Order: sequence, then C-alpha cells, then structure tokens
Amino acid sequence: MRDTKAATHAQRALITLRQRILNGQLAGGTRLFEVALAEDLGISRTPVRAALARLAEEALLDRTTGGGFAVRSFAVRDVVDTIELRGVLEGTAARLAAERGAPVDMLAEAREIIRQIDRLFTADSIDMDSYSALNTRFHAHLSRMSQSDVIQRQIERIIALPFASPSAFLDDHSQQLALIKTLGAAQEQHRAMIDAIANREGARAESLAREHARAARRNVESLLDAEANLREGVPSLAILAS
Amino acid sequence: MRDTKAATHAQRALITLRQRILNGQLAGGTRLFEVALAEDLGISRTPVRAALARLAEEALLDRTTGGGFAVRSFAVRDVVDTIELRGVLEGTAARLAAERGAPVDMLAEAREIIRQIDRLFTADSIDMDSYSALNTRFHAHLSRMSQSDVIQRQIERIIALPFASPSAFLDDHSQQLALIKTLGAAQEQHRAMIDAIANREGARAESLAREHARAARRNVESLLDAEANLREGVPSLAILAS
DNA sequence: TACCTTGCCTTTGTATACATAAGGTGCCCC
DNA sequence: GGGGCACCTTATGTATACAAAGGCAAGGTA
Repeated sequence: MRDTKAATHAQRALITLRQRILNGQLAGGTRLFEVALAEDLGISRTPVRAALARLAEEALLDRTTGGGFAVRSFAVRDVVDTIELRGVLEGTAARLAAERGAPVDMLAEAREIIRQIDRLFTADSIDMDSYSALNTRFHAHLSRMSQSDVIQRQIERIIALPFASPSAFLDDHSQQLALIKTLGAAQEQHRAMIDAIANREGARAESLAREHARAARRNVESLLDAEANLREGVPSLAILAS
Repeated sequence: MRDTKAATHAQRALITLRQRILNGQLAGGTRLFEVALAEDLGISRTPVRAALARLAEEALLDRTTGGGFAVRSFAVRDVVDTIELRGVLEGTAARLAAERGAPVDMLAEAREIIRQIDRLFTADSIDMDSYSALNTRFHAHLSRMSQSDVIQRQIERIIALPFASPSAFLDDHSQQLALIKTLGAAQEQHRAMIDAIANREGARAESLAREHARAARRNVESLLDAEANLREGVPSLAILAS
C-alpha cells in the first residue's frame, strides 16, 4: 500500500490520510491540524492543505467554523441512509435508462457482464475477487446507462464511501457462506433490471434497483446485530463511530 | 454586492468567482489559471487556490488532469437532470419522513409555513420575495423532516446550484403572470405532501414531491422554447452553456 | 515530408516566513 | 470573590521564491 507512491506530496498525503480515516485510525470528530499533520507526514503545510481540501470534497472531512477540518463521523444510521441513498440514485439511473431508452450496445454489454458473473457460479467455490470486480463493473455500467452525467456524478460520489459501494462487505470473510447464498438472488435482480430497462419499464427498473441495494443494508444490519468481534474483520465498517 | 466583504481574501475570491461563474461571465469550459486570477483579484496565488478548491467542492469547477481547474459547463440536459434529481431527493426526504414518522412539532411548523404562504394569496398581488423566502423555508424544513443528515446534505448540495433551487425562476419577471397561476397548484402540493407524511403514506409523499419538482422543469423547458430574449432576464439560467 | 527530439515556457507544486485572528489563561481591579 | 481586560499561545491566512513537470513549438534528421 505504501508503494502506491503518487507523483506529488499532496497526492501521497491524500492517500495516506484517506486510509487513516477509512480504517478508523483517525476517529470521527478528530480535528486535523495542518502543522501537526505536516510534521507527521514530513512535508510542509501547503500540500497538507491541498489534501485536506480534497478530503472535504470527498465528504470524509467537515470544515469547522474558523477554517479547520475535522474527521466526519459516521453513525450507524448514516451508513444505512447512505446505502438507501445509493439505492435511490441507482434506481433513478435505471428508471432514466428505461425511460430514455438504452442503446442496444449498452444493453448487450450489461448482459455480457451478467454472463460473466454466471460463469463464476459454475465453479465449486466462488472467486470473490472476480465477483466483486464484475459486480462493480455492472453497477458502473448501469449508472452510465442513465445517459445522465448529473446522475453518474452523484452515484460516483456516494460509492466512494467504502461502506456504500455496491461491492462493500463482499470482502467480509466472517459470514462468507451466508453471503454466497444471497449472490444468486442478486444476480437474478441484475437480470431483471436489464430486462426492465430493455422493455422501457421505468417503475419496475427503479424498484428493482432499490431492492437490490437493500441487500447491502441487511448485511450491515446483521453485522451490527452480531457480536462485536464479527465486526472486526469488516474493513468497510472500520470508519463507524464507536 | 461588492460590499459583502468577507473576512479573508480567500472568501472574497470565492464569492467573486462564484458570481462570475453563475452569471455566465466565466463560460463553461474556461480554464482558470492561478496566476492570472491572482493578478486580476489583486491577491496572491494561495487564497486563489483555496477559493478554487471550494468551488470544486461546490461542483462549479472541474479538476482538470494535471492539477488545474475549469469552469463546469451546464448543458440544458444537465439543468433538467439536476431538477429531476432534486425531485428524487426531496421525494426520498418526504418518504423517509412518512416512514419514520415526523414529530408533531415539525408537522406543525410545516403547516405554519403553509399558512403563511396562504396569507400571501389574500392580497391583490403576490409579494414574490416573501413567497420565495417562505417556499425556500418550506423545502428546507421538508428536508429536515427526513431525519436524515445524509439526505439533507445531498439536498443542500444540489440546491446550491441556482437553477436547481426550489425557488429558482421565481425572480423571472418575463412570465410572471403565467407563473402566478401555477403557485396555487404548488401550494396544494405542499399541503398534500404534509398530509401524506402525517398519514405515513410514504409512496404518496414521494411521488408528490417528485411531481412538485416537475413544475420547475416545465418552467425551464418553456423558457428555453421561448425566444432567446426571454431568457436574458433569467439570472438562474445565465450559467447555461450557449 | 514526416517524425522525433530537445529545449523553453507556462503552470502547478512546495517550502517557508510572516501576518492575523481567536481563544484561553492569568492577573488585576472593582 | 467575581468579572473583565490584556497578553500570549496556537491556529489558519497570505505572500513569495524556487522547484519541477508537462505541453508546445521549432529545428533537425531520416
């Protein structure tokens, strides 16, 4: 990870700080001071400020009154609401795709991704990394099918939060077996969404996408209901306020 | 306008540049150079960079590859999609308010705002500034009723764009009379939304809020269909790519 | 003539010194 | 003893000088 050396100090600082926030090393509410960070990272205040500004843009930091920055804190309800929001936005993307009519080549590509996911199921055990990558590709493609830059931007902004990404929790190894059982259902929803879009059934496409996101929500909720030790293997939830 | 002097150079630069973008003085796609802006504004590059970063955060600038900034260009479709998006988000806020149950005092306040708008209609002519202020208050309150910080943030971010605000186009004096005719319908929708929320009718609340936003969309579309000279008195549309 | 290479020029990246504002603390006066 | 004022500390705000990277143009060569 430390070998992902970017070109500039500001980019390296951005990556480092983002990671510290996402993995919970920097707890929600923590005020970030330029001088302290600069010393810690071994650079000057200027690139630190640049990195902080970008983290604020990513909604990982809040600007405090008086010009400073503080780590945004995410409560359980915020996580749930953010996933709900992803469902709403992806639902809108699906509806717009249906209403505006998706080009045949985009429909074809969506179906090709679905086919590739199907192939993963033929093996004895599922390669989670491949599934995760294909699932992410499917969702990105769905967003594109809306033919709306405005919607696409919004979705990209939301799924930048690790717990809101369509492939969040797939790297959770604690409930792997239970999770795999749900993948078949998810794939069925993928298929139905594209079918609805192809048939110009906007309302159906929208509610399918919303329901699809609910799986992630159920996942979070079951993880949080479980014993605390189950949560520790779930990197997407490290950011949660304790 | 120039007397809205903020405390710091960066804040003044932010205000000045924001205005230049919104009123179309800085056309979409224009690349913004730190040195040139600094000279123009009579300050150094440092506060200029700070202002540019914040404008990127507001989605008025895009970051270009290589570190620069360019004015975001808004096509007609982007404006329409953004209004649609506001409808979707306000719809979600209304649905969540209904599903989660709005506290009685929030319902009471919403009804009080509606009453105040009613009073405006009793006069011979409508005070558009008062209407606009109350309408904005109603929408902000609706957003709050969702009891979701995540949703509220999103809505605030969207309505920061002048053409997406619930009270956009109310200051358009070209079609004033036609506009006033629609205000009664809008007010009826306000009432129905709160009624739906109070009755825990989530789907009804959601679709009412969506339809409510459609009025703004119709407004934009009729303005754009009209002769170009009609558009010139509409500040909210100055940002539109020509 | 077309392409590649080199060098300049433009623009952003970085460090740093100094300015300024705000908040906390301690002392003094009432 | 309490309150207010002033100082000091700590933070961000600003200017500026220099570094480095990327793009463009011009010139040379194949």
